[in-house]
Amino acid sequence: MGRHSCCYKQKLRKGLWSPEEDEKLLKHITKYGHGCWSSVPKLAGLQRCGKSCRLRWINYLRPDLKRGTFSQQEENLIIELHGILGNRWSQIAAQLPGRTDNEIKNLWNSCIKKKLRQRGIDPNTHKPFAEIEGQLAEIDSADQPAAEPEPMKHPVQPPETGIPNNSVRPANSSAAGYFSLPNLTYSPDCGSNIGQIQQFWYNQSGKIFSNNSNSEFSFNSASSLLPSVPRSTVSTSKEPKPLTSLLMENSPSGFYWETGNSSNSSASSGSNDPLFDGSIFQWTQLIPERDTNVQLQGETDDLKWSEYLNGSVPLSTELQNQNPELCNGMKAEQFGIDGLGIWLQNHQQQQQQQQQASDNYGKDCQRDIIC
DNA sequence: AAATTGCACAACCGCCTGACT
DNA sequence: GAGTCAGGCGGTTGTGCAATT
Repeated sequence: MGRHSCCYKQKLRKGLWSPEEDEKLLKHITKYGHGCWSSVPKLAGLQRCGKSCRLRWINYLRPDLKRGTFSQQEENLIIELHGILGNRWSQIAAQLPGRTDNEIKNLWNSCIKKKLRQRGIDPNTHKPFAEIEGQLAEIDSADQPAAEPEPMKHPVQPPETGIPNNSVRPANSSAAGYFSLPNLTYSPDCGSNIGQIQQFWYNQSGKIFSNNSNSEFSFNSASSLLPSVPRSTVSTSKEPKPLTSLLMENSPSGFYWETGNSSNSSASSGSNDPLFDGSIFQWTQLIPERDTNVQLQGETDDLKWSEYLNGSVPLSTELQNQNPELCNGMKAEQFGIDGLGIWLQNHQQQQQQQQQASDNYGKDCQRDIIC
């Protein structure tokens, strides 16, 4: 496996591609397209297997590739998407036009992972190490086997979906059901949440909505934001698809996104799931208390999400810039049921408001100090 | 100057899935 | 249904280069 049968039939070159090989492949595909990859090397006069040609084209020769280093905005977007999608590099790459899954994967493994660890954040779970340790301590004190870590500290459990557990894969298997969005939406600035803490809410039916925007989005399994998406369903697609369409296309029954006014979002609280007791969870309840305190105290803290999600460009603006296919080009009605798109838009609004609040709070702090 | 180390990137490997026979 | 092939994905390894010792 791995290497196709063609690779064994003849002596094929391996290793780095020479400029001559690149030129041959580029010329061939530019002129004829790739068609069947297995026939490309023969037609292009290359001693490579089709798989190798495909990879070289996708990762290096494709004309629409964006070369160069990743911008901070791109990094932030990758972190956010990784929190949602996990190691689904191809899906993450689909949201970053001009970037390949390989490129993103390399960036993650070589750079972003390290940055997150330096900031005390587990790159697998997107969760502060301190909290993970706390959970482990709880487990130890409860004399639980270490092999079965408590999936969540916060009272957010996936509502009953009727979908077998094994059909819904958490974005991060190691997260064991931890829902990373709270971290992702964690207020980036000192004190910015004061006065408008409830930026996002989560309720028992899996709805998330913002109280400063008129939208919400829903899913029926909080611990697994995405439904299990058969890889083939995605990977065999001829065209790279925006995440949003994948979400819609691959939603199992009962998995839905919807829009609506947050004022009536409580209608979604009709679930009888005893786990949730008909209540709405305040979004900040999902945020580690420690971080909240730090935030309120305005202390410098390496664990603050703001320092890696420094948000110089709000996410959805970025997304719109990066992927007009996702934002601008999307039909209104499609976007209307596209919860992620809405969430991204809300995220932008939220960041702007938080920035404003942060500025105001900073001024207040200064005034207090002076007083 | 030579050896070592660390990093970023490119490429390969192993596996999965769908299409086809 | 079983076998084969091709396309695709994620994990891992290899390579080249710069910085450091």
